This record gives sequence, structure tokens and C-alpha cells, in this order.
Amino acid sequence: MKLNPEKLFNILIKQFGDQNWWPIDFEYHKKNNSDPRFEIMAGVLLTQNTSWLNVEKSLLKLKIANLLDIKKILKIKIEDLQDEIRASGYFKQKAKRLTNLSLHIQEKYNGNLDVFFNRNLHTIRNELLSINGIGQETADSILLYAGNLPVFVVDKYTKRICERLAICEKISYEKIQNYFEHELSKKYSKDELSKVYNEFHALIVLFAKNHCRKKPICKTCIIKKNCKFKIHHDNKL
DNA sequence: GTCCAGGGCCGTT
DNA sequence: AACGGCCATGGA
Repeated sequence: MKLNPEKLFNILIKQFGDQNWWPIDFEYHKKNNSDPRFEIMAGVLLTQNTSWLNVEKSLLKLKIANLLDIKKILKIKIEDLQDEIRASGYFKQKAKRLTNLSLHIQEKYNGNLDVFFNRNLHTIRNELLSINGIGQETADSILLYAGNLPVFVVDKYTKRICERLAICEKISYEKIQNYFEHELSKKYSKDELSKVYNEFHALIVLFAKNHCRKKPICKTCIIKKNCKFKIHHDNKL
């Protein structure tokens, strides 16, 4: 059986169930009367090439300092912001990137995320891409998880899994994204797509962390019969 | 000690 | 267009 995006999605969701991303503490934002979407945007930036465990440390420090807010990010000194996010690495770059994003939304939309997200998807995407420090994956993760907009996110894991499971070749970000969105939009209605893309990417991350690592753990992998990756380290098959 | 993690920018070829 | 160096911390 040759895998395609829809089959992979069905296999993963049957095995692991709904993930209900983005991982976030909504209670904090209720108590604090703050916008959870900004925590998601900050988390997306901080997790660039960085383990989520380290990002959680930074997010916790930002909460304790009461800094998960566009205006407050813009108010404090950049050195102090760097200190708060040191645990998630590249802290000088990422402090600048958090500032770049905050400044953009503050200046163009008076910090109003409703106004920012309530526009054409591609308009927002191009705008995000124009901000230094935001590339395609970061932009799409913000659109999908903070904006609840229907975009399929392609990351390192998606590419790795696509190659190993022979779903598609080693091709560009856009081509993988177009392929997945094209296939899935044939099977799901417009209203379902945001949820499907949301769950799918979360499941890909989970599967890649648990099994399809750089050095894979194949013994307990549920899809190994479709895998063309040669080095099954712990595989007694 | 080594490897790796939910990328992106910038300069060179 | 494609590639390499760089950015940095902390867990396995």
C-alpha cells in the first residue's frame, strides 16, 4: 500500500488521537486577562530549531515577568528580554525577532490581533514573511495555531517523514505544502481543514519525536512496513 | 564529551 | 537556486 497524506493522517490519528494543539495554559490567560494568541506567536518564534522543553522554560519566565504582551515586550530593554528567553537558545536573535513581530503589530494594527488576523490569509502570510526572523514555517505556524487559519505547516519532521515513507520526494517547502493541501482539501470540507491541518502537524511532531527521530526508534513504529529508510537501528523485524 | 532540537539570515558559488 | 556558516541553550 502506497501512503499518501490522507492515509498517513488516518493512521496517525487512529494511533495517537486528537492532540488539541497549540500546547498552552489557557487558565493563565483567563486570570491574567491576556491574549493566548500572543503566547502562541512567541512560542512559535522561540521554538525555531530548539527543543520545546527549553521553550517552556522561557515562556514560564516570560509569564513570571508578566511579559507575554506586545506592549510590554516593546517597553522593556532588549537585554532584559534576552535574559528571560536565554534558556531557549539564540537568545539575542530571538529577542530581536520578538521585538520585530511586536513592533509590526503594534504600529500597523495598534496591537489588535483581531484586526491583524481578520484578513485574507495570503495577505497576512506575506506580511509575516516581510518581518525579519519570520520564514515560511514560522509564518504558517502563526497563521494556523494563533490565527486558526487553514495552512498546512511543513517542518523538518514533515520532510523527514515524507522521504522515509516515500510520500513525496525531497522537494521545496511550497511543493510539499501544496501537495498536502491539495490532497486533503479533496477529502475534507473547507470548515474542517483548519482542524485537520492543526491535528496533522501536531501528530507529525509527536510521531517524529516518539519514533521517526533522526536516529529512528523503529521497534515500536506502526508504519515501518511503508518505510524505505535503511538504518533500522533497533529493528529486529 | 557528543548529538540534537517543532529555522532563518546572510554571504558565497 | 543551492549551499555553508552562524546563531546558543539544555536534555538525552
